Amino acid sequence: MLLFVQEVVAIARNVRIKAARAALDMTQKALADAVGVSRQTINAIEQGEYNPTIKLCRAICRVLGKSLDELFGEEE
Amino acid sequence: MLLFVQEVVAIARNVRIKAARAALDMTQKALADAVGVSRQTINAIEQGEYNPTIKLCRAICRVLGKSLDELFGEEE
DNA sequence: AATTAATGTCAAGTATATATGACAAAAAAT
DNA sequence: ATTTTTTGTCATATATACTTGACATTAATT
Repeated sequence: MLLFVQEVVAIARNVRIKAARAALDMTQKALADAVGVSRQTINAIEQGEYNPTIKLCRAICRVLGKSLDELFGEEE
Repeated sequence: MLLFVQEVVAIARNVRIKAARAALDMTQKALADAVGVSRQTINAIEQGEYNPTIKLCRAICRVLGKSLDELFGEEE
């Protein structure tokens, strides 16, 4: 019997961004505008659907006042 | 008179990766293999020619034993 | 000095991050 | 209870991260 192990594509949902956003009372749209991407992009990142660019990560950190390690570091 | 301000595309050359690599006596090829990308990709990142994915940044950090902030945080 | 290894760079292709528009569901405000 | 705002999600399109192969140049080895 052959088994195929499918690569798990799911990236962890990033609840840290959501929390940091909430702390500043910012909507996804507001964050999106502040960093210059579409709302869907922010949503997808929070849903863990993709794998943003370091440049975008930096912009998000700048706006949310957090470090890369805080928002995007490996989950323990 | 009309002036056009061209977007500056240059990303800072990342000498921090080069240094961390040197500290472990790793070649670009060795790092590339360890993180599963091509040698040209590592070279391009060090030359500041693009804008890697957070996933790749994390992999590089893991291999080089550095944090995201140390290798990819905003320059001062 | 000659050979080998490591790096920088180019061109052409593929995979995927991000954009835009649209709509439904959930949450918040009235 | 209704309306409005926010969020989740889909489909199609575009920009760009990353690949592969190739070659020249620089740095190490012998």
